[in-house]
Amino acid sequence: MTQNKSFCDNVVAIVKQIPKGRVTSYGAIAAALGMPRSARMVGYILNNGLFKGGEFIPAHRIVNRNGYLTGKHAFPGEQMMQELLENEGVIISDNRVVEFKKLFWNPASL
DNA sequence: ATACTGACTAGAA
DNA sequence: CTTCTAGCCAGTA
Repeated sequence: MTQNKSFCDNVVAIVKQIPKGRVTSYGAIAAALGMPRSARMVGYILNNGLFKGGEFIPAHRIVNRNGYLTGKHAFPGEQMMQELLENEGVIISDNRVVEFKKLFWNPASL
């Protein structure tokens, strides 16, 4: 019971390991957990666990497969996600991560 | 208990 | 090239 027993905790654990200035996709995290088909759960559960555990999760580093900030609405301000990414050196253009393929971080690369 | 929703992805037309 | 459909699993009503 003291360990992770929910998919949520697993997702949070991976997200918290994302290096600064990097981004990843939902499917990549899901695949790292052994569920390459549950990409939807990653985003949905992150929204639910953004502040879960009393800690903030850098969910702004997670974007969809196209590099678009689909999850910006989960933040206090929809503009906040973009500012957070730009604050880490990630350039955003039209709600999309510039050079997303170059900044992509593979969670399974650990 | 079932039904519906959702920060997605990949494949098909 | 664009657009749509189906699959996926957990959480909430």
